[in-house]
Amino acid sequence: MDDRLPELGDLEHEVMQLVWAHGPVTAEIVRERLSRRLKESTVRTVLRRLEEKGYVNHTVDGRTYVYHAAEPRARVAAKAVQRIVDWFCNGSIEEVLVGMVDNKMLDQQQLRSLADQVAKAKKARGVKKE
Amino acid sequence: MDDRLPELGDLEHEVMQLVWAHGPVTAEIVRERLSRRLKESTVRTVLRRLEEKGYVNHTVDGRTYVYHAAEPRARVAAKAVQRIVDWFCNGSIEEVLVGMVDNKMLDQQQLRSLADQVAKAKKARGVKKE
DNA sequence: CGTATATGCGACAGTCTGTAGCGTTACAAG
DNA sequence: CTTGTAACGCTACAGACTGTCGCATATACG
Repeated sequence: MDDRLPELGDLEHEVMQLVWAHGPVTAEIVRERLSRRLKESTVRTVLRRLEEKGYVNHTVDGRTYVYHAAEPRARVAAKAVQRIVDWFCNGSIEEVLVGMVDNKMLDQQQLRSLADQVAKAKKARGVKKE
Repeated sequence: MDDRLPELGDLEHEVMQLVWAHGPVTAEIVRERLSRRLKESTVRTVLRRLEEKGYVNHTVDGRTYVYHAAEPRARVAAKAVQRIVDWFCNGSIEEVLVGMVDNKMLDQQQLRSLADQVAKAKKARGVKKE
């Protein structure tokens, strides 16, 4: 549940974006929608490696592999952030967020609205989660 | 002002932690405090590469190089986070933070206290910033 | 001027990523 | 049943990045 996903290269990342945005895909679909024009085998290799890394799963439809994102984008992003926080461990999440505000990537108004948003979402989904 | 710092390897990261925690250091100091026992040349190479990457600067004291962190840890961490957010761009910071809450890395109470903390810090420093 | 010390440079192996070619297998038509 | 074709995985290979050093160089000091 707390697996550290390996980092991704540019192409791998582009493929993941596709999977997340487009939903379940086949190697062909990915190939078509990709920015650069690559050979099928290239795309398959990337997909396979992505699966090894735990980013996607595949199911078989006839004799075609259909790849699904193993985890939603937001969660992966969150884990990546978590990882950064761990690396700079004595730098708690608070410290990092304060740094973001400092860097003007985020202002306190956003933070506040965020807190509300989260509280609302949690309530809406019911408290069964915890 | 918005330079994207390259990512770091394990050793490089350990060295940076030292620099941030210990303050200005010489290759010798780093070598002594490092977990693994390495040759001087190894440490120097790492330090040099760290400088090329923009993580540290050096000044000369006599014939000894003294390395200083080029940017505070919190800022670097914040940039790293920024980078993640960019990568998952349609995933705004909000989305990521919500993901963190979802993953129980952060709860809304923390968020709220954080917002206050930030507001306070800002006020304390004067409002000239904005 | 010779010795010790602090530096940088160049090198090499191991790993990760982008990119493919090729051999294999299974379904479908002849 | 045989064969063509589509979908797969495996293996490879070059280019970057990283961990680790050995070695040539420069410079203060006695």
